[in-house]
Amino acid sequence: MSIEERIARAGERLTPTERRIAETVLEDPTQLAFGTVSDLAGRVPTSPPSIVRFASKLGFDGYADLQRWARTQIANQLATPAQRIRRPEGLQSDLGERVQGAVSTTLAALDQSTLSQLAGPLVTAERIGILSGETSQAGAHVLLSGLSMIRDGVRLIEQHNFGRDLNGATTRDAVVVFDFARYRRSSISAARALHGQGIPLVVITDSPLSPLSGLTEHRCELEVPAVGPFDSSLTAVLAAELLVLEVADAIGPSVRERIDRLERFWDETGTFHTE
Amino acid sequence: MSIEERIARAGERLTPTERRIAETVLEDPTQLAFGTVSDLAGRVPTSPPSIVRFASKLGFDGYADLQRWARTQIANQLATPAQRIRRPEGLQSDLGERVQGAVSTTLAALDQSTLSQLAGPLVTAERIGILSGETSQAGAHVLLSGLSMIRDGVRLIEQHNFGRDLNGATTRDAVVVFDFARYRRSSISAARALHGQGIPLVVITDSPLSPLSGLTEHRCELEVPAVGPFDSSLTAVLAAELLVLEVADAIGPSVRERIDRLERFWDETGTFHTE
DNA sequence: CAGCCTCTGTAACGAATCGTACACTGGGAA
DNA sequence: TTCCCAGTGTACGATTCGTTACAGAGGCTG
Repeated sequence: MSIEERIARAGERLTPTERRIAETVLEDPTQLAFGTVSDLAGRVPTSPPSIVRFASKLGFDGYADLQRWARTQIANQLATPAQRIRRPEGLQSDLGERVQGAVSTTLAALDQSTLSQLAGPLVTAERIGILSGETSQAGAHVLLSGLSMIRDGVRLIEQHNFGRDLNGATTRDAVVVFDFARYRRSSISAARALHGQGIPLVVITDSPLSPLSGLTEHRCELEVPAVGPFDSSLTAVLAAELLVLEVADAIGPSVRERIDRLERFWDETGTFHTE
Repeated sequence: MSIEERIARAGERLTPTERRIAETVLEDPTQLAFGTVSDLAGRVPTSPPSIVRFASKLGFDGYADLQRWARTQIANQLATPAQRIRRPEGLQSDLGERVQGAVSTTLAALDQSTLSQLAGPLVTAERIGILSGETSQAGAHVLLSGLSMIRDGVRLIEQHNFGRDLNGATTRDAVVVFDFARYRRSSISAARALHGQGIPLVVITDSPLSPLSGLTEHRCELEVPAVGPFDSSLTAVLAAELLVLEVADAIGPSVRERIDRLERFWDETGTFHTE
């Protein structure tokens, strides 16, 4: 039952002052969830006791009760589908829901503004390095192969070659770091060093508490579901693919030509199977 | 700036207790907007002053200030058209739905019987080769790293080494082939040759009409959604992860020991970042 | 006009709030 | 070992909260 419904039900029984309160509440229902009695009274305007009486007439046990109810309403409205899926079930069927929940959470986290924030450095950078931990290797590979299709200068940086591969990096380059809990020591220290040198970082991790999160604003946090005893790389892959798409859009039409050239190459070398 | 951003910016400066507070807050941000200091402290659990110090460290002037800010955030989120979880309009509006559809289709396709059918050869095989096309490389990588964690003798077979890598294959081995439209000529011919030699194949492809499908009963077909101009490897990765899980279950408790050994190794070599 | 009832605001009170001062604990440095 | 300090919880005060008691205003009825 919505707040409108509750007010409508009280209907004719409302006094003039209470009616003014109702109008104010309908205008901005958040006032009900956040504001104090005095706040509301000041805004209507009226006196605090009238607010309390208004709450009582709506069937609540005082203003506190009304406010509790309003807050749960808002909380439900805000709950993401992933949180709403919180239905405990068997082990196996539950896995499917967790995976789907993680995917939808990831899609929600990577909205347009976040994506363009992430893509920014990758559009203009002279060279791009990709650095990954354990469960994120798949994401790194997808990003590598995707970005390579649409621009030059993209490299995967292997752990045992950090020194060599990152040595010549400049502030005109950019480095993408994938890493999820438990965070790889080597990735963290490399990222910190790069950050110290002022090299733009793009970070894809799993929590704002990640040791990587403080290093850059070009950053997103994904939910990483567990598949059995292992962490899934599904969301990292999804993020990588969306990022490639975003970078391709940002670069513009020249991408199309580049892909066409690749297609011709494949065609001439007979890469694909034909009936 | 979101609450995640604020927390990330505080980053490393957070003490252990404050980190626990951050986790609780991230789990349910509405607690911040609605709850009192005592509520939060009770839920973390910690003491009220730690909550206040947490707020200060995030750059607010006490908890009251933090809460004011959190409320405006929520108010803004509610002001715009509700359910902004949907991705922004435009060309990609249905991208999210397509991805989610493909994931659920894949989950449905990989039911218990299909999974065990796929896993069978990978449990008993002496050696396992993994062979992949273009959009399926990520799936192949995931399968490689996953299977390597739970058993020996798993290799990725590179296209330019087909001859060398597949030369010694016997009927006691098994080869997993990933390939989706457009099918790689080299993958197809290699798979056919292996089939001719009686080597067990496990095929992950996108259609019963695939040139690979006729080669084996250990086979599944996945839906491959398009993300922009590129084919997504998301479902291939999901299939690989489920397959790893199934093989691990089939192998039994020895997997646990193997993983424990790996954990100890990581531990002793200090692979992971610690506070 | 008198009486009464509804409606509304002022005043006061107990409960709960946040913020701060202070004491305790545990681990690292000298 | 001793010292020190960051980290944390307990105790307490100032403030603000929601609620209730009470009095005044206004209008309808008889």
